[in-house]
Amino acid sequence: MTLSFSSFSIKDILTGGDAREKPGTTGTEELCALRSDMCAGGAGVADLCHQDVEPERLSTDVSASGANFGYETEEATGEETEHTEDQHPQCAGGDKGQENQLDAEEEGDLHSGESFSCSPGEQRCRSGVKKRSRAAFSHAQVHELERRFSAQRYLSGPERADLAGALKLTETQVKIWFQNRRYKTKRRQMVAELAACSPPKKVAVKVLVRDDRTEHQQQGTAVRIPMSVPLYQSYQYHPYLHYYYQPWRPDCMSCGGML
DNA sequence: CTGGTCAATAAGACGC
DNA sequence: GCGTCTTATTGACCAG
Repeated sequence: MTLSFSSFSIKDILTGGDAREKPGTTGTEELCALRSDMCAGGAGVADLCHQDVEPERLSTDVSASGANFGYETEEATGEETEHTEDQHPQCAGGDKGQENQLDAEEEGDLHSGESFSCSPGEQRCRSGVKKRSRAAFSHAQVHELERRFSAQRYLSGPERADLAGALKLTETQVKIWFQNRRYKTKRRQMVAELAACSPPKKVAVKVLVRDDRTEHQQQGTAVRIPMSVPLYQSYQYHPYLHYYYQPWRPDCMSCGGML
């Protein structure tokens, strides 16, 4: 909303002022090296998309069928497709619906325009209120998005289109992902800076003494409370992200590995 | 006007 | 069940 923030502004990036956070490309290069290790020899994006499939979060996976992206592609916020409400795939109802759809697709019964039978709690899409469905990107997709984000936080239109095509996502999904990622990074950085800037709390402690020292002297003593509580726990849903760290913020490694 | 951003929030998914 | 993270939506604002 406001343009008061500094470290993430486009100006900073274009002018290289973001070097504080992104010292060169070492981080990215390390990420690439790691990725190469992870992906068995520098697999490209397309290759990435065909591996590292997480079975339990299959909704957006670039799965072996290779054609099961209709849901994600069509689901995006209507920018690329214009669904009538009857056609809206979100009527399928969340991940369960996605699974059902995947099953249906495997059976060659893809919803070709016919309306879905929404569950009672998910019929709102018919009444004009779109039912949100939350896609879960695959590891490979998030991996590549993170890698790209580590290299550049803003994508141009063609870059976004390329990345979206490579990851079999919609441009809207890529755009939103980057948007959320920037916001998340900013929030975390603000919290981290807040914690870092605040000096260790001094708490005056009254000590009961029996000797003849005055209480006034004892009040002068202070106990330093260490900031031992991590700001963020490590990524529990995407443990592979531990391989990442933000190249522009290496000092945040101590804040949970991903700030 | 269109399309982008940030900021806030809702909602799904998961770990404890 | 709660907390956290992730994805999507919404609204305000800005630039071309």
